[in-house]
Order: sequence, then C-alpha cells, then structure tokens
Amino acid sequence: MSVRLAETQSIRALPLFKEMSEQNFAAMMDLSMLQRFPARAEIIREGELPDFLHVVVEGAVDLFATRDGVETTIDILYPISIFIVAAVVRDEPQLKSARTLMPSQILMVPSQIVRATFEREAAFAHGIVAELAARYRSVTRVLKNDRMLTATERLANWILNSARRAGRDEFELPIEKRKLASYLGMTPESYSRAITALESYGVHSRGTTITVTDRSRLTEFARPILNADD
Amino acid sequence: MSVRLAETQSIRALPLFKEMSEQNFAAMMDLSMLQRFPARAEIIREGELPDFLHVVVEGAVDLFATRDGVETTIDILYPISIFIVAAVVRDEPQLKSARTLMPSQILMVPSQIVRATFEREAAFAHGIVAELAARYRSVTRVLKNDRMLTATERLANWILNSARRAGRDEFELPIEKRKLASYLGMTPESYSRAITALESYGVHSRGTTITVTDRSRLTEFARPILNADD
DNA sequence: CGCTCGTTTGAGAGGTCTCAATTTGGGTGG
DNA sequence: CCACCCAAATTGAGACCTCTCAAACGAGCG
Repeated sequence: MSVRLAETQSIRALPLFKEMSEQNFAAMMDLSMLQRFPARAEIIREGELPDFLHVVVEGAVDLFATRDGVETTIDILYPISIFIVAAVVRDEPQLKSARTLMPSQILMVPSQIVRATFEREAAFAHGIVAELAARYRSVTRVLKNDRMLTATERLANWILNSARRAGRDEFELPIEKRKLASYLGMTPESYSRAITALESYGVHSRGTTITVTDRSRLTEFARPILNADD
Repeated sequence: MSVRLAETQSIRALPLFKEMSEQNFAAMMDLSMLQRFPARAEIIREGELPDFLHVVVEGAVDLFATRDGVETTIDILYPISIFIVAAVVRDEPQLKSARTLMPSQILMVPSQIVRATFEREAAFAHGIVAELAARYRSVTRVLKNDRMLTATERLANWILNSARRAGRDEFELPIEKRKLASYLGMTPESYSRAITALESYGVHSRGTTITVTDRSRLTEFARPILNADD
C-alpha cells in the first residue's frame, strides 16, 4: 500500500503537491495507492463514508447521483482534479458515486492522512482549498445553467466552451452522447433533438465530431451566462 | 475600518475563528468590518472580483444568479455561514449576487487578509475548508433535487427537512414564499400549486405557517434522496 | 454476419412556465 | 383604529419544453 518511487515523480508535479515539503509528501505517498481502473469501474458509491481522497491522474471520471435507478451526472473530471474532497473534509457520507469513463489512473490518499497533512502543511491546505473551490464553482455553474437555460441553450453553451478550449471550431466529443446529455441535464433523446435544432444556428454534428460553422450565430443563440467555463 | 472590541467576543466564538491564535484573530479583526444591513440590501454583485470574505453573523442572506433580469436563488444562508469563499480563494469573479433577506449583520474580512491568514494558521484554514465544503454539499444537493425530483417533491422534502430541524410538525416560513419558490427552482405560481397538491399528502399551509399533519404519508410522497439536509 | 448497445426519430403525455385576473394580507396615513 | 393601498399570493387558461415509451437505425465487436 504505497506509491512506487518512479510514479511519485509525476504526482509530485501536480499543483496540489508541488509546494509540499519533501518529508510530508513522502509520508503521504507511502500510505497512498496509485491504482489503474478499466473503463466503467465503480470507484465510490453514494452514501458511503469516504475512506480516501481521490486524484484523477489520468483518464476521466463521472460523478453522478442516483435515485430509483435513474442517474444524473453532476460533474465530469479530467486530470488533474480531486474528488470527494468535501466528504473527506467533513467526514460525512458521499453525495455522489463515481465511475471511470475510460481506463484511468487514480491516486487514493487515505482520508486520515489528508486531514492530518492538512493541519501541518499550509501549502497542501491551499491546494485542497483551491480544488474544492473549483469544484464548487463548477456545480454552481451547472445549477445556474440548469435553472436559467433551456436544454438546447445549455448544449449550445457547452459546444461554445468546448470549441474555445479546443482552440478550434472542430472537436471530438470526449464522452458518449448519453453521458453528455446527462451532464447537461437532459435525456439522450432530448440531446439528439437539441443538436439537430442547433444545425440552424451554426453547428454541425457528424458522428462524434462537432463543428461550429458560425460562431457568432451560435453565441447569439446561446446567450451565455457570464463566467462560462464548464 | 475595524471591528470594535465588544463585538469581537461573539465573533471569536464562531467555529471559524474559535481555534485561531489571539494574535492572528486580533490582526484580522483590526482590518475587518462588522456591518449592519437593512433588509433587501445588495451586498455583492455577480461578476465582480471579491474584495471581502463575508460572514453572516446575524440575519439571512440570499445568494442568487441573474440572467436577463430573471433571478434564481442558489442558496440561502443563515448564521453562521460564510459566503464568496470560492471566489476569494481563487480570486476569480463571483458567480452569484447576494442580498440580505432581513436586517442582518455581516462581518467583512478583506480577501487579502483571508489568504494571508490561511497560509499561517492551520486552524483558520480548517474552518474555511469546512465551510466551503458545506456550501459545496449544499449546492450539490440542490442540483440533485432539481434534476431528479418534481417541483412538488422538492417542496415536500424541504418541508420534511424544515420540520425535522424545527423539531416540531409546525413551523413558520423563514422567508417569502416567492423566495422559497425560487430556491426550490420553481415559480411562485408553481409553489402555490405544489403546496395545494401537498394538502392531500399530509401538509397544511395557512399564511406563513406550515403544518405536517401526516409525516409518514408525506415522506412516502417525497421519497427523499439520502443525505437530505437543505 | 449477426448481435448488442447507443443513437435517432416519432407520437403522445406530463410538468412547469407565462400571462392575466383575482384575492389576500400587511403596512400606512388619515 | 380603520380604510386604503400595494405587493404578494392564488387561481385559471393555454403554451412550451422535456420526458416517456416505442420503434427503427447504425456502428462496433465477437
């Protein structure tokens, strides 16, 4: 139950750990695990008490909630993000489940060590807070979009943000459409209809490729809420 | 621009500050302000950079987002809660506006001091993180409810939680109905219809008083998502 | 090559919103 | 202390968005 030396190199470089003292970092790694998961692996389950802080080192993770067998995706995390921070900090049951969306590498740090190190090392505390704040802002944006935009508008904004991040007008869907639909708070059917509707507003979709053909028209349609990011 | 000595007593007792060193606490108070606001006072506005961390010492604060003049309430804070934590930590624009819901007392700590003290004092850092985590979990719950429950179910759950917190089956609405409706992600009209619908499931509403007349029936209807809290 | 699962399309139901008209209730000035 | 006034709350009608259920289609895989 410890992370091999060779692997600590890349972890050490992460913003969360970069500023830590060598000693605390080594101690933490000694009690942590770097695990590889296949796609669709269940990592944690809603309602359980958190044993570990998780760091997405590689791959992608779906954070979702369940009710009566129905799922809704609350956030999708890519490297380098942390999850179950809030539950770990408060030592309360997790509000969401997590599963990998693709083969992934996840660093698992025992909750106890996280809390202990937090007390001792301001740099680490700072990193934790920054991540937690990022997650908080992310959910807040999702909620705002859910409440104030139609499904098609949410998709339009997501496409604009994805294109902006990609730096090009054409990009690949990083995940299944049904999953994206869930993240955007709609059914797969609604996603399908929404993307069709956007064809009239400067979007083209074929297979897993999405192309923004008229950015200004799309922007006009999307009427983004400020602080867009997703 | 500093908090008077007499007033620091009660602030000092807050979980966030309780564990701090006397010196750091005094320094922080010296640069902070304890302000009284009337009801409906605008405290901060969405999109601005945060100058202060705010602590609700007394009263209640509405955190809301706006788009095209339409508002939606994202969270409602009572003492003792902190707000704009995430924006302060990351020094990024605020995602929501805030206004008082009633005459309130708010402690304002300059962002800079917050960040500086955070680095120096683990106890304070711990308090900040606990609060931020609480806020995060709160929004997460709201999002889950929004996505997986109907408006009437959300209201039913809110009533159950309120009654539980009150410790009695009868309690007073702490805020205007229209504001509660917004917090629950619905229009005032929908709230009105939802509360009427709940009369058949063990709820009675007259004026600002709500009475749970049949808790088990209401619970059955609400089918709460675990980790209820609101 | 056929299966399986994701996606798309169709039809219809349901939930929530908008707009409008009342009604209610609280606050204020006479 | 009471009548009035205004905002909040309720009620009604209809439209819209999104969902559900079903069926057809298509791409990847054994």
